[in-house]
This record gives sequence, structure tokens and C-alpha cells, in this order.
Amino acid sequence: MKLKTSSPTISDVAKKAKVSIATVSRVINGKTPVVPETAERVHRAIKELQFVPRTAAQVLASRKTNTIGLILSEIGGAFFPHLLKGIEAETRTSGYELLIHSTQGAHDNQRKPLGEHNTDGLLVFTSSLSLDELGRLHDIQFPVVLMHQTPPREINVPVITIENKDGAVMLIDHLIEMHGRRQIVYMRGPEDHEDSEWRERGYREALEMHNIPINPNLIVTGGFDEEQSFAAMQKLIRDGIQFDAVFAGDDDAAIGAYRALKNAGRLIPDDVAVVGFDDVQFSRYLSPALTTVRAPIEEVGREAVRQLIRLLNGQQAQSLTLMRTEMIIRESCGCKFQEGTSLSKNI
Amino acid sequence: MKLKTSSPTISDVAKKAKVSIATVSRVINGKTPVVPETAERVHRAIKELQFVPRTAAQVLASRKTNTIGLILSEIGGAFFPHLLKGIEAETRTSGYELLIHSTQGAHDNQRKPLGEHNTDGLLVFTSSLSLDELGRLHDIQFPVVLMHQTPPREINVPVITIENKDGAVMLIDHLIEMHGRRQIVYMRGPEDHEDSEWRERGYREALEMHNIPINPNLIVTGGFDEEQSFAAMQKLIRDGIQFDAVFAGDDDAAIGAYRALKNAGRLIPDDVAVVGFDDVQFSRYLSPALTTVRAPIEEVGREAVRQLIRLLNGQQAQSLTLMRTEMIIRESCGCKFQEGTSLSKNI
DNA sequence: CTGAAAGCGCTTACAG
DNA sequence: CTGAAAGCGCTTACAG
Repeated sequence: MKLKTSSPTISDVAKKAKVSIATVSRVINGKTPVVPETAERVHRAIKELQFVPRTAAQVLASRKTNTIGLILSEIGGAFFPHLLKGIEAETRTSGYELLIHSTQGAHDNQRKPLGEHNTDGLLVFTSSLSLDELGRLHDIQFPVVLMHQTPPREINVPVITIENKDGAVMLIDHLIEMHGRRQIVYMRGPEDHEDSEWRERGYREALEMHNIPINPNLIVTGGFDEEQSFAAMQKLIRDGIQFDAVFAGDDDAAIGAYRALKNAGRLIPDDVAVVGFDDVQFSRYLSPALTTVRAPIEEVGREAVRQLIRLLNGQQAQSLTLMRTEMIIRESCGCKFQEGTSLSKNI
Repeated sequence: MKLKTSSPTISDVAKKAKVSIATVSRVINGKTPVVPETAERVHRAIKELQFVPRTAAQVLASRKTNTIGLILSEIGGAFFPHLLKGIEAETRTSGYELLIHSTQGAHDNQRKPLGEHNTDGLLVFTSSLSLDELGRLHDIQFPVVLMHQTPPREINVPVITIENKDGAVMLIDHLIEMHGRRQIVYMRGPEDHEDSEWRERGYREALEMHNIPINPNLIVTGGFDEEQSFAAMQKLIRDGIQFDAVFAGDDDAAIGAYRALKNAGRLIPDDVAVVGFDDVQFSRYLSPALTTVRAPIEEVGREAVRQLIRLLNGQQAQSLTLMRTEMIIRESCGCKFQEGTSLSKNI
């Protein structure tokens, strides 16, 4: 005796349409041809019973989850919405579902929130997955695409990332050549953050090209974070270190730098030029509007999904996709624009 | 003969640990007592085989997905990251997974990306779910919590929302009483957006309280969107409508208003005061810093998850949770602050 | 505390 | 084009 409390199953539909469950399954999946009249009966039965196939049963039987997992360390930060927007859009148009998990810094190797047990493939942003887990997934040939992180050489996993070094070089060149700055602070991102390392490399190379010696006092840690960068900038000022420009590492850190500089009564850009990296939403609205490098973050997300789907389809994926960056000149570097146009020129 | 290419299953573990699959299941779930030595053997087998239980099989057998679904209309907008951050955090600490789907405005009633077939309960932001679908879920008693949307009376579903009207009244009162503004524009949000309707009600009531007649020319549509609000504000200016203040509807719309006003050479706040709603991340960084109402968006997300989990546990949920809003006075209303402190005072 | 077995609700060769 | 049946990999009464 069937309880009427639970949702209808495929057998209920089959009974009502007077066909086998195999036929119901076929009209739902639409891959195998079914006689139109029969299909019509099935459709009616589905509608009347308000039948929705249980995903778990489909997944178990078909061994396809139709779901992509996204693992990142934290949801906060102005960077994240751009990334998610691209990923979500591309995932949706591809007909996949999106499962999101934020590790919040803690790699707990015990529970595996996202993996081969509940997704068809994984998108991983920076170092949000332990190397052990990454290695394990690689061993079982589970599809994974990395964003803004290069795997160890023995792990061949596609990577999508951006031209960090070139971007940094453009910024530093501009500060030196156009605005005559020579004492430029670099604010590092979090430990072991690849973006940060490449940006620092660009910073160093650009200084060397202009025969400006690297001053270790000018390299501090801003953590790609407003608060941390605020504190770091305050300390720099308190310590009496001389500088005439700041490469904040990213735009979030630039905000912290702005705040510390303004609190100390330093004028931006007259006393200190400030540049960021990423060109997140708020950057153009800062006062002064932030000169930065535009990272095609949304496109990184889209491309990561595309490559992952290639993998899911058994196709070759591109092992490295390096996206171009572009300098966006606004006012914080010292360039002048007419009042009234500043808000609109880069939109 | 078992193929070695596929991942290990619970039977592989059972075999290796020399127990039944039932016992393996029990040590994994930890609910039923198991003799320590046996459990130890099972744990070792799991580790050696790198066994991860297939979620689909667990879900199918246990009839619990352990997953919460989030449906919203769009990922963009400065509002969204705050909401997601709260939802994600609370979901994670509760041990649930989070499945996200954005409808992008299109209600396709055919495919049901999120529902009873793949989640234990649903979080719905504004009108991203059709009333039909909402009714269907309610009929089958599927747990749903609404955010920023009141359901039809016959559908009793918990709602989390904010004090929109009070917030709007505070803003308008402030503009009138502190800054002597009387020709205040209100920029509506999208069609049928409940937040927008309540804010408009607050706007109207506050004007009436001060015996200022409502001027229909001053009520336009900004769509809670930068571009749309930019266009609306431009049209207002082009049409020669007189006004000395703008209540932008939300902070995204305030940006559009800023841009249009600056392009037209109107000074904010001297010529036109501007106020927003939400207090999203960038609001304090605008120039001039935006006076707005702080909506506890992240907390709305957290509370929605909490209420949903009550439902999942068979407990009563609160049918309406109304969150307090708070006015954040910065500079765009006409209040003066010393240069150098403006960026930090509301952090 | 443990095992045998039924069952969760689908998909998919296989045969016709 | 369609059906009977095996199987996907777990959980959970039931019995002991």
C-alpha cells in the first residue's frame, strides 16, 4: 500500500500513463525516441501528479551528478562577486548546477564537502584545496580546474589565471615615468598567494628597469584586505618611512591605504600616489578615483567553467589560460581629469 | 569481477575490514554504537581505499539531501555579496551544503533547478520564484523561507525582511528637517519589488507629515540599478524638473544619480542632496560619502538559514522577522565632516 | 553490538 | 518503439 504523503515517483507516473517506468524515464530524458501519443500521455501524467524526478536516484543510476562544485577560501572581498557572476552564468547556460563551498581558511581534510561524491568536476580558487586533496583527485582522474593557482609540476590540471606581472609593470612604469615617483611601497597579499608573488615580481622588475634600487622597508604586507592594509600603512607612516607612492597589491588593500593616508593628512595623489589591482566595482567611485589594473575576473570564471566542461566531455582542456590585463588610469596616480567626468569615463 | 577503474564503494570497505556494509555505514554515520576495535578496522580500510561515500546513494537511502537551495534573480548588484556571505556562513556552520541558482529574471516553469528533488529546503530572495511554484511547494509542505518578499495570505511561509518604511522615513525627515529640502525625488525599484513599495510608502508619509504635497513628477523609476537610474536622472534634468534632493531607492541607484548629477554640473550635496538605501560596501567610499540606511543584509541571510533549519528540524519557525534599519549619516545629505575623517567614521 | 535483506527511485543494456 | 529486470551505492528496521 503506497502512502499518499510522499511525493509521487516514476512508478506512479507509469501507472497513470499505463506504460512502463522505462518509458517514463525515456520521455523525461528525451534521448530515446518514443511514440508521440505515448509521450503525450506520460507528459499529462507528470503534470497531473506534479512529478519531479528525484535527483539522487537519477544521479545514482546514471552516475552523473550534473553539478559543478566551486571551492574558495572566502566569500568576502570585492573580488568574489565578479568571479561568481561569471561562473554562475556559464554554469547555468551549460545546464549544470552549482554547489558552493567556502573553506574560510580552514582545510579540514576529514570532511570532504565537495568532491567526486557529489559533483562531476571542481573549480578551485587559489589555495582553497589542500595539496593532498588535489593530488588525490588527480590520482582518481577527477576533473578539476584551478583559478589563480599553479599546481605542482607533477599534477597536470588546467589553470586559468591573469597577467599579474605585466599588470604590475604597467602600473609601476606609469608611476615612475609619468609622475616621477621613485619611493614606491608594495603591499603584499596573503602568504603564498600566487597573484601577490607575480605582482611583486613585476614591481621589482619595473624598478630595476629604471635603476631604482629595491628598498626592503617599502615592501610590507597588506593581505589583499582593507583592515590589514590600513594597519600596515599606519605603521609605515608611524615609523617615518619615506615614500611617494603605494602599489596596494589589490583594490581592497587600496581602500585601507586611502584611509590611513587620509587619517594622516597625506593628500592623494599629491603627497602619495596610490594604485591598486583588479578594478573591482567600487574602484572608480573612490575619491580620488583609483588607478588600477583591470583583471578580467568574470571572464576567468566563465573560462574556468568552459575548460571544466571540456574535461567533463572527455575533451582536452587547455593546460594554461593566461588572461590579459589592462591598466585603467584614473586619478589616484596623479593624472588629472576634469571634474564632472571622473565618474563616467571608465564605465 | 569488480572493475578497478571506478571508485571504491562501501562493499570494498566492508570486505577489507571484514565486516558487513551495515557496520561500515554505522561507523561512517556515528549514530549507532560500534565496538572500538571494529570501528578502527573500518576507519583504516576507509583511509587505505580513500573511500568517500557517494552522496546520491546516501540521499536516496536516507531521504535527506543535507543541502539548502538558494534561489535569487541575479548575482550582480552590490547587495548580493552581503546576502550570500551571511547565508553561506550560517549554512556551513550548520553542516549543510549550499546550492545556488540565479533565475536571471526568467521564470522557466518547466525545468526546476532547485526544489524537493535535490534540496531539503529553499531560501528564496524576492520574487525569484513564481507564485505557482511557491504554491506547489507549500502544498507538498516543502520547507521554504522567503527573504524580502511577503507571500500571498493563503501561503504561510516564514519571511525575513527589513524595516523599509522606517528607514525611508528617517532619510526623508533628515533631508527636510536638517537640510531644508522640499523637492525630493524618489527613484523606484523594479516593478512589484516589495522593498521599493515600502520605501515609497515611507517617502510619502514623511512628506505628508511635513505638509509637503506629493509631486508625481518627482517619482521616477531607477530600478535599483546604476544604469537605469542614471538614465532616469538624466531625463529629469533634461526635462527641467526642479528638485533639491534625491532619495535614490537603493545605493546602486545612488551611483547612477551621482553620475548624472555630476555630468550635469550639479554639486552634491549643495545643489542636490542624495541619499541611498542598504549601505553596501562602496557607499562610504563614494565622493561625497553616501548618506544611506543600513540594512542588515548579512544578518537577513543568516536568520533566513536559521529559520529554514528550524523548519527542517520540524520546529515552528517565526512567520515574520522584521530587521531594524539604521540611518548612516555621511556627506551626501549635506552634513559636514572634517576632511580626513570621512572615510573612517562609519567603519 | 552486528548482519542479512529490503528498499530508496531512478537508468540502461538486453531482448523483442 | 517498449518492457522486464538488473543495478547504481547506500540506510535502516528487523532479528539475533
